[in-house]
Amino acid sequence: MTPALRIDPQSPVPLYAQLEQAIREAAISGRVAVGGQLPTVRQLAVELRINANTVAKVYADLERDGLLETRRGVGTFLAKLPKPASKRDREKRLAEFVSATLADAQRAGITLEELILSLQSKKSG
Amino acid sequence: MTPALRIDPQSPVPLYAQLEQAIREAAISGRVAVGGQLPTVRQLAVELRINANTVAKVYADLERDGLLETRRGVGTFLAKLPKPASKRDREKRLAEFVSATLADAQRAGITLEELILSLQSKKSG
DNA sequence: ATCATTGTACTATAATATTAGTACAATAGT
DNA sequence: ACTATTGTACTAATATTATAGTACAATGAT
Repeated sequence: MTPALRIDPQSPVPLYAQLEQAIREAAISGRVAVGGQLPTVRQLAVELRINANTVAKVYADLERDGLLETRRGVGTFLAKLPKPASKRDREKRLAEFVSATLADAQRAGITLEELILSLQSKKSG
Repeated sequence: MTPALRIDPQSPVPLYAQLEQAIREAAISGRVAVGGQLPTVRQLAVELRINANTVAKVYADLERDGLLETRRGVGTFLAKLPKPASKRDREKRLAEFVSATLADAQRAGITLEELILSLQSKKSG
């Protein structure tokens, strides 16, 4: 049932950057199949409550990148799988994720200890 | 040697947001001790090759947040980390936080294993 | 041929982010 | 008192991001 692409209007990260990342992740995770259709520009704009121009620009960027293929009057489709992230990229992404998580935790007043314990409990049971 | 705060001018993430996160991260990791001094506004601006206004605004934001304390003519220092709330609130917040983190991790293609290991490495070193 | 749907292109406007530059206020050291 | 250093407060200008609205071009179906 392919959960919708999601962006956070509160984030300082520009909407176009969030959407671009979300689409890449959807492609990687297989939530959108190769050859599969993405929401139309207007559909997605309504759904995400952002401007159609913003969606269109993201689609254009990703097509320039080769990830998407657009057929006028028809729609936008996933052209290929993004090249699997290299080990280095994965590590970088993990590091960034952990950094962000730690910052968030600090803001929420959650200690590293607590966080680790809670995550470990998710692992076992 | 306290590695410098780092930001990426190429990233779509606004500089102020990157810097804010970098400082939070430095505080959490202990690279800046509680009570320790941060670089001066002008120093950091030169070092990161960004405008002093941008640094000043970040410092001001973080002071409003209670993370930093500024003494005019002296410098900016890491204040005490905010005090935790009640146990019940903490537990609820932790549960919500973990839930959100797991969702984010999955979206980013990060496994629970990886996340736990990485967090544990932050604890020791 | 007509029509609805799709991506695309364009103008205009506003909000946000960033920079440059100047000046002022508080503090510490001399 | 003087001076250097610090954070702070402005103005002004530019770039980036996002919106609203309109129009056009290509496609597929009727």
